[in-house]
Amino acid sequence: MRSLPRARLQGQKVSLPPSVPEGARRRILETALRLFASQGFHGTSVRDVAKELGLGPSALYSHFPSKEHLLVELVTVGHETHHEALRAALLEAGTEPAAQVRALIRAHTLTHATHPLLAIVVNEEIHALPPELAAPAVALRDQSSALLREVIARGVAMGRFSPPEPLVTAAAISAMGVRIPYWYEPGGALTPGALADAHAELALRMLGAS
Amino acid sequence: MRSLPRARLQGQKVSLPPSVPEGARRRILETALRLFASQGFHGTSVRDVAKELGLGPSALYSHFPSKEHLLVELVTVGHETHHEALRAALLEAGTEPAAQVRALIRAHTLTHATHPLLAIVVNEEIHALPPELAAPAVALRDQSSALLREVIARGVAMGRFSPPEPLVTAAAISAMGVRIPYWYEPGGALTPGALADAHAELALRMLGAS
DNA sequence: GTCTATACGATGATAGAC
DNA sequence: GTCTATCATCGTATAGAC
Repeated sequence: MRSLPRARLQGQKVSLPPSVPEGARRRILETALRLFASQGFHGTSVRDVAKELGLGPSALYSHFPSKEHLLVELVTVGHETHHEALRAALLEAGTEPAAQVRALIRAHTLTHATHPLLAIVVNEEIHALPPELAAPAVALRDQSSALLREVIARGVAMGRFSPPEPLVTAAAISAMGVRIPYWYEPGGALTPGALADAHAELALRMLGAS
Repeated sequence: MRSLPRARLQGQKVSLPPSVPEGARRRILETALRLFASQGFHGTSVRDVAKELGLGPSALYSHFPSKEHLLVELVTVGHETHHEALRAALLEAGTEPAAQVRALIRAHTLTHATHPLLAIVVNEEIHALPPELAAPAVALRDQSSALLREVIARGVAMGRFSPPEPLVTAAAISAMGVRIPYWYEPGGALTPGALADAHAELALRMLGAS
């Protein structure tokens, strides 16, 4: 008997970022993304992915050397997309700490609201990779969280923010976004933009900035 | 080759709540908890669990009917412990909304800081269960999150809270706690109690209560 | 309660034809 | 690029002895 887990996720439109070119590779990755998100990496077989595409299992090995490399590609793309969004947001944010936090949190939130399946796979299945394969993504993640910590530290130093425990607050602000894929329904009344605004407002309250 | 994932988790003291009686069952569950948390449910074999205990694979089937039932037990215990902590906290909190939020968030935070491995398994691996087996735990989870939503709604109705988007704020407050196992190091300078206080303070700021 | 032995299907991956 | 056929291995579970 097969479990029917995370059924809600099955219905979501699979949106791989546009940085992955159209073609067979992309179609395979989209299918793997959907299945990994709903069944987990270990819970998904190569046969599952192939069957979904109307192929035999061996056909996939013309495009990827192993099942693990499907996950590596997804985890890499996910982290790159996220990090790039954060950096682009900061570039347009000016020098005021509150504006920088608002820009970072809006980008963080929008990424998670726009690519919920990718966020889930990136966060929950990266541990299925051997450290060598996960390392580049982990490094990117560390850089991304450092961006927020630095903006907060600067705001504190400038007297603009007064969070209780800056590091705890940074982790808490980050957590709001990471959990989005588990409750947010993109089709409803709350648009991604409104969600992003709400999270930015919450972050500024947590920092004592408003 | 086997991956070495979530290595940090391997070192943590495995603390199953005291509600699980001492004995062979408990020792098996503790081992399963540690392995499920570090390798995932699908990534852990019955042979892995048995070997860790110095047993043959079949010995486990004297205690549990299947590998799935190990996870069911862990997920159930985890949700019960969490829900019981929240209810007990509310009972001592009086009638003031801010005090109720503080009590709920302190309990929520302490549970996640005290049982990080259990929190991870409960949150990440429950989807590996067929819906019938996961249903009781899901029902408990819904009740737990409803507690926070109701306290917030009452505080808003009484004019004590002014959150942007009450439901978004409730989800965001909950998220702070859920993410604790992924960054918090129990042995360090920040005690669980201090973390709980910080999170309670952050929650009240988000609600516009201070 | 735990062991050995074993059945059986599923799995990741490969070889070679088309 | 995809197919069929196939491999060795792994994972779950059972039977029956001690």
